[in-house]
Amino acid sequence: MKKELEKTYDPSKTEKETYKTWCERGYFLPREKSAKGTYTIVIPPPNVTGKLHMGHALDETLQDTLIRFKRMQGFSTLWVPGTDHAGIATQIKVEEVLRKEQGLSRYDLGREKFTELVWDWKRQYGGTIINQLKTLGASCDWSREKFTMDETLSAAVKKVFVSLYNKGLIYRGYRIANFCPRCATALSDAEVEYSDKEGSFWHIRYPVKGESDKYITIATTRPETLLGDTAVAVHPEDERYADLVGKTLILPIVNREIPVIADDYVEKDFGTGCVKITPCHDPNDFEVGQRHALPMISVIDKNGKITAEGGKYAGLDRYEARKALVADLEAGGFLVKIEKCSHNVGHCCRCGTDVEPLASRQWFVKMEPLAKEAIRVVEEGEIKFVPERFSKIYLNWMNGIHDWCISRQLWWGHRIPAYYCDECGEIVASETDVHVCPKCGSTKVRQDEDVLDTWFSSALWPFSTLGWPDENAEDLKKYYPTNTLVTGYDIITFWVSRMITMGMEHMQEKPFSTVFIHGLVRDAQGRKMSKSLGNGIDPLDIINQYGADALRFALLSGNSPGNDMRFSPEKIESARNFTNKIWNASRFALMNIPEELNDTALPAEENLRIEDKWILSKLNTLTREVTDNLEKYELGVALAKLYDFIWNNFCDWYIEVLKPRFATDCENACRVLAYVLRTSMELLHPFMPFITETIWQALPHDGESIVITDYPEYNEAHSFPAEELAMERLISAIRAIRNRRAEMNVAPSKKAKLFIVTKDHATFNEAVTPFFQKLASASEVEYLEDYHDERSVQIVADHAVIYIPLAEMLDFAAEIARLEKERAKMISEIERIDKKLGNAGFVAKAPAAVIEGERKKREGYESKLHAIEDSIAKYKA
RNA sequence: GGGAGCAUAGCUCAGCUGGGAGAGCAUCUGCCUUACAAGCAGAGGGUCAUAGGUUCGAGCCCUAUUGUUCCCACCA
Repeated sequence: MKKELEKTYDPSKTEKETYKTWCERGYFLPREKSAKGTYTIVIPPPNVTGKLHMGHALDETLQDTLIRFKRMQGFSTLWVPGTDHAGIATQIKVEEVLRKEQGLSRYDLGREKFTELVWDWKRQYGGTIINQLKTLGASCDWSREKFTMDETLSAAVKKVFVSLYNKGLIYRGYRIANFCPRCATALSDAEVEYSDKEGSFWHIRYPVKGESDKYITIATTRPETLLGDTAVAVHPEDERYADLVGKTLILPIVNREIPVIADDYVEKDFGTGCVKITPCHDPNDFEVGQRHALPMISVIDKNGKITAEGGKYAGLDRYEARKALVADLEAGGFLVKIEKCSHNVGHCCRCGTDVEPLASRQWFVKMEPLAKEAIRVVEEGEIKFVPERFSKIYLNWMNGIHDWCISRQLWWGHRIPAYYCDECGEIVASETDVHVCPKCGSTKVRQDEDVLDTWFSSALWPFSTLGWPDENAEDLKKYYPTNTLVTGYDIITFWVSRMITMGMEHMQEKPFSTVFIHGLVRDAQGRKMSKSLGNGIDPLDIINQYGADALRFALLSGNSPGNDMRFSPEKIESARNFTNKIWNASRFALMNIPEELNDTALPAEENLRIEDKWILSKLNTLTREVTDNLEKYELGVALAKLYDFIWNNFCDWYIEVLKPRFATDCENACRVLAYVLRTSMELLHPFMPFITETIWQALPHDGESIVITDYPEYNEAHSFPAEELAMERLISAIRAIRNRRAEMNVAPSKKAKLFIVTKDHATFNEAVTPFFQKLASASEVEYLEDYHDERSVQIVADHAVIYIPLAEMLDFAAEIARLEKERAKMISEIERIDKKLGNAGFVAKAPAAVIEGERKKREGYESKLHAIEDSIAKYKA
């Protein structure tokens, strides 16, 4: 059984092999049957174009930790991996390649050939990110890997579209939608990001028709849209302009006649109080236009160029047109002034280009009726957000929901399953191709050119990956609804809200019961990691250099749900140091554990010593707490406790105290040592899967892998409060001795005899002499009921006074001063507690345990005080 | 304009339903002590942003203020 570990831990050597073995043995497949039931996690599918970044790494680590924990607990766990076709992002990428390599645009190839090219590209590079997930240790069921454009998932998309269309919940409307001129497609509201930008306010005068000296001055940040103006609006109660309402203006340069209208959309106190109305290029103007039946003149196209309606400016880019038009306005005397101002400009979230609001025909999902159920399940607690506060963000968004623009003018994606008859104008939505108009029988039928928003298919992910629309699919029946969704707060609106909406509508049941939200990973300065800043840290570099376990530790420790975290080199180094510590401790353990020892039994209780019971009891408590923290999604807290136990209890004290026993009581010591180390590895495995497996395999163990072994459980038989207390007393005594020696600059190599005066013989006795010899530089130890030597250093510890005969180093005055100081401290502590206990309110209202705790503390201080006073008296005598 | 978060040691952050302030890193001192110098032992360092309030008791709950970050909406 016994296996030696290499001197230094090299994760790059073992992690890949270990992962391969896990996959080959099918550990990540859900169990056939489990008394505990099923546990499913919904993975946010990364973009096929993507490369693993820190955000993914955090996301995947959290999920993997949860699913490994549940798997070890015995649940039939399922984690379905997959990727998202990411419409715009992927199309842009392939278009770039096409342009660079062949100098062609997608139009040169045509729709069919182009999409075929994207598929080729996907086949070639789409696996990249999936493989990267594996290096992190993600324990997904790879046999179930999905892609949003797989046949079954596409079938789900069609079915949902048709169903919603037939219910009247998907409609085609002529609306203002934000366009990205670079991507040449409409965007949904959620895909537009706003930021403040320095701009100008152009004040332009519009002459009143037939009154040569009269004019109205409007102020605009977008003068080029003047070309599409079809009115000027003022507030109905604005006396300044009351007489002008109903009159006609001459649009400068264009010379079109436009009316002055009154609409309370206008704010009197903003700008000049007059607003030019461009119904085709501004959402508010669009509505004003509808109310007043104004003509619609589209002057900017989806590429951001001026249309033929723009007269002499036609064909110019919108910003060039602005320059030219402003120059012309100035030349014509229409420009009153230019004011500097900053205003909020929308950008495409994919490429950053300024968006252009354009009126066009798009497909929308009518969200309000769908939102009702999605709001209810969160309000009624059927779906819980962790942390809770994110439910507010969700509800906020859902309660003010806008219709969702789902059409995109792209070629890569799910083509909208709507068909138009050119003969009779009939529109049908169908899951299968339509060649003949069902109404008039004409064959002049064509499918909509647009594709659906990427998030449309993502919204179906929790059930489409389980086999829907086949309602009898086994996975669907077994695993829906799923348990947990882990994701960043940045896509609550994009994705979480839509999955809940679609789940309620098509499954009549929530897609998951818990939404576990994490924050963003930022750089050491707190900035977002981004390509343009060049401050991104590549998780793969970290894995190569330090190992996946270290990366996972760095991401999980000190991270609390929903909060952003900073990632710095110090953090990863500290994580690496921890793996190194574990490795060395294990190496040491394995050096001592005899080869014959290959069962996992603990010694009989009568063979357990105080330190054994102490560590077992500590480990037992740890087990309970870590399990509890994991259940509550407090992964960072759980990991901190494991770190503390392994380093500060197990390594620093237990192993140290055990060393002398390897010569005298080897078997018993090693059985406990192996048990504690193995159990620690099991507790730690969900967080750091690789190193724990390697060590677990090297130790005596039952079963074939830590991955599928049972997660440790609290065991009442391992609770030893008396020994815990005694061991804490010994530790504090040893610390006190070290402390005094350090203060007095006694070299650690200088051994000295100890006289321990105590009444607590259960704790302080010959059995623990090796502790003091090993850890407190003691040569020998004598235990006494009474003793005094005024030439000794005196240390008042918990339930013991320790004398060290180091006469030559002693400064009596200093010793007395030190003891006086300690005495004063004890007195003030006692006073503090007396004050508390003397407070009638406290005694009456505080819980009994708290009061009892205070009384116990007081007793301790009291006895320590007596010992100190005794020492002082003896020194002085 | 609406909403949410954050403010705790020099730095980065934990701190669960209120019961005497914690970790990692950094700093200082001393150590090759039968795994580990990526280590061991010891030490210093905090009016828990400010002001009120609730409570026997507040880092934690309530109110206000200041600073800061983010989300949503958006006035041309």
